[in-house]
Amino acid sequence: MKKNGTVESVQLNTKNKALFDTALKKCSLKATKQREHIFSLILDKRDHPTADEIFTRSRQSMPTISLATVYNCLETLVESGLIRQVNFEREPSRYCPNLKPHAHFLCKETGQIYDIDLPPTLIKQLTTHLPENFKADQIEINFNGSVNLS
Amino acid sequence: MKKNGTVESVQLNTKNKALFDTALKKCSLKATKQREHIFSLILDKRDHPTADEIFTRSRQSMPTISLATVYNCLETLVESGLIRQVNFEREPSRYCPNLKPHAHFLCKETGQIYDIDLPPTLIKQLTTHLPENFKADQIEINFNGSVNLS
DNA sequence: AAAATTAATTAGAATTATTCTAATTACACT
DNA sequence: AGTGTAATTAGAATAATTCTAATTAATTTT
Repeated sequence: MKKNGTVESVQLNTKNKALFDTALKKCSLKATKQREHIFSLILDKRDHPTADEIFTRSRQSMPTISLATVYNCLETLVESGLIRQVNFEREPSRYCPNLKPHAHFLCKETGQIYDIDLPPTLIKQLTTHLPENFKADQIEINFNGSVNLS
Repeated sequence: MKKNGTVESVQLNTKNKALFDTALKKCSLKATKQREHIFSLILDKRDHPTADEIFTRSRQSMPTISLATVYNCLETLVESGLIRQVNFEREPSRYCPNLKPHAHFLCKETGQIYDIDLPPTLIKQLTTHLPENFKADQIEINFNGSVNLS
């Protein structure tokens, strides 16, 4: 919300709009305004929000969107590779626009999630320990601990 | 169930009984027969069962046990370090008695979960990429893919 | 550009794994 | 064996997510 009470318009820049359009087209999915809106919100505030938080945020500027749509959109965005779904223990899923290979760190004190960049070589090294006939599509690396803020 | 219709007794061997007793004592938790029973089941069939599967199995030889107790026991067994909780995506939690450092692999075709042994040095190497003030208590490494059975 | 086709959105109900509640039971320590 | 405290139990409650069926909107075809 801006100072004057109007709602900040949520909009993809040209580069991200192109990314968005091509990613969806590749999966033969439609580029709807709800999907674009949610993608834009996730890019804007990269704090690993839950579906419910995204729902609340999206209603600011798109008051008619429904929670089911938020879930649907998130699913298609994940499917088309534009965002990643992050699961910690049994907590609600969170969503992340960082497409570089990286791990996540959950601070058990604050609940905050941090991206941890990892060299792709290290991640590949993990897969070398799989038996020969195992083909990994995805690796998820999650740290759990505390951050010393002093 | 044995051929003659009687139920197989579920019992810890001496070594595991000692492990069980000391682990619980260390956390000042009581060594109840439900806890022992469930620990025994998980050691016996190391197939990463869900709470519900454990509930079904435990009723074979302990018909009065309740689902809430299964959840409670699993929680205390995890807390005392006797088993690990394994979470894949939003699927029900699974439980694992392998205490060596290892990753998990979920086959998306069969739903089966495999333990993947990893050298402790490699796991430690991951933690070197954390910022200095980050202290990791746990690392979870989950692969997702398919197993070529041919 | 309008019509037709197909997929996406919507509100609300349904589902499901898990947790909570309050009463009963059973450890473990003297 | 008795006592205090923790654990078990059945069932209700919760919460994230998925489903359903009707409406709406994006794309394709005319």
